[in-house]
Amino acid sequence: MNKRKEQKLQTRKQILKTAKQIFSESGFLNTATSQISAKTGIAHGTLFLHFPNKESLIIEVLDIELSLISGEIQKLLEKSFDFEQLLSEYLELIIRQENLFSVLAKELPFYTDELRRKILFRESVIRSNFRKALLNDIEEGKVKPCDANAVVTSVFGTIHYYLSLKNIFVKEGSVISKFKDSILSVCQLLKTEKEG
Amino acid sequence: MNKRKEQKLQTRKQILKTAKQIFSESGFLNTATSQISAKTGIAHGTLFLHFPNKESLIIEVLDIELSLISGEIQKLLEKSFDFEQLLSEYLELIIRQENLFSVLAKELPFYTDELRRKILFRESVIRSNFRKALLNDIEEGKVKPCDANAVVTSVFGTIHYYLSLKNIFVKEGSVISKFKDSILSVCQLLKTEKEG
DNA sequence: TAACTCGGTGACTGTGTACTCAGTTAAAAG
DNA sequence: CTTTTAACTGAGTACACAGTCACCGAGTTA
Repeated sequence: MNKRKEQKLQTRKQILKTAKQIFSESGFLNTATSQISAKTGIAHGTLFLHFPNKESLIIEVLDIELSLISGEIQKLLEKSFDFEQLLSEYLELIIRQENLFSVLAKELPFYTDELRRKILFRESVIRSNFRKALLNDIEEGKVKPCDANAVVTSVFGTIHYYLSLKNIFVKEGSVISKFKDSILSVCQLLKTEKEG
Repeated sequence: MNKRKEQKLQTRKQILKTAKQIFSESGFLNTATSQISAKTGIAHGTLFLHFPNKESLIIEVLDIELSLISGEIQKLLEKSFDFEQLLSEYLELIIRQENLFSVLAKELPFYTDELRRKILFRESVIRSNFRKALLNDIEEGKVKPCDANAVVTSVFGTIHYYLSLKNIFVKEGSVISKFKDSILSVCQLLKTEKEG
């Protein structure tokens, strides 16, 4: 590869790196393209040589991040945890990228259809795996018969709620850490009463 | 009252009425003040004779609506329902004003501190009543011992989730209607097993 | 070395929107 | 009837921001 192409690729990578960083802090919607170019150390116009518009930049950043996250979740699923364990691990995973998850939870209703579809598609895959784990637990008698869909939606809804109002629940640090036990306590309600 | 004051009051009422209507449809953040003045049939500048800025208009509209809603909820609470009945009635109440509730759920993370505080204060009053109802049910043995706070937050989180993503879950009509049974199904998990 | 290519530049344009202010008009006061 | 007052008007201002384009200069090619 010649010097020019090398340089262009570097610039592109730098933009994506800075963008991810600023987006995680301030959200996609409240970040001006000029902030990204300034922090990257390039001219405003340069940004539009690499990405035709702001949305395509957002989409690329998200595609990269969502792929990484999906990969991690895939690993979790291969371990065939039960519902409670799976949930616990999932929460740990969110904690590691909580700022980004928080931004997504907040801003999701305001994204374009394309962006929303990408995010919700990934989420739906995860959900269906939680549903399977729960149904499996029911079959094994670990968990009382219940409306698995309702339970999963309730859990995801609660997580979404904490994330979207993160800075109300917690001044700094992780909301999910703080309320992890509370979220997991739902699992107690699900369990069949073997003893006591 | 003289003609002038009468007229001014009328204009003010008209603005508030139109504003509430547009806000419920399009949200507070995505409504331009010029839309409100146009639909009210007044000049753009007139709006700022009645309200010093956009936010104070939003606050006034919200104060009025939240008071009405609080009143309705107060009536519910006087009937001393159990948790499940209370939740069921509460959901019916949301359904009646679902567009406004949906807007609030979506936009809450983006409001100024003052606005958020007003909304969350009202919500916290409602929450504490749900908590009391649940604790009462536990005392009466209707419901298994559980973390009442966690359960209430989970329920409110789930409702918030459905509302904030309303137009994804449902093209038109009410999300809460559609998922009412699902939301209420959590109550089944809570119940003590008396028979079968 | 000369001609050409292309990544990068940053002032500029267009648009949306909150808020202003000099002027108008009709009601109220004298 | 004249003067004063105040609700109302709407063109105008200020600002933020996405996206453009004529130009620059270093790298590549002939």
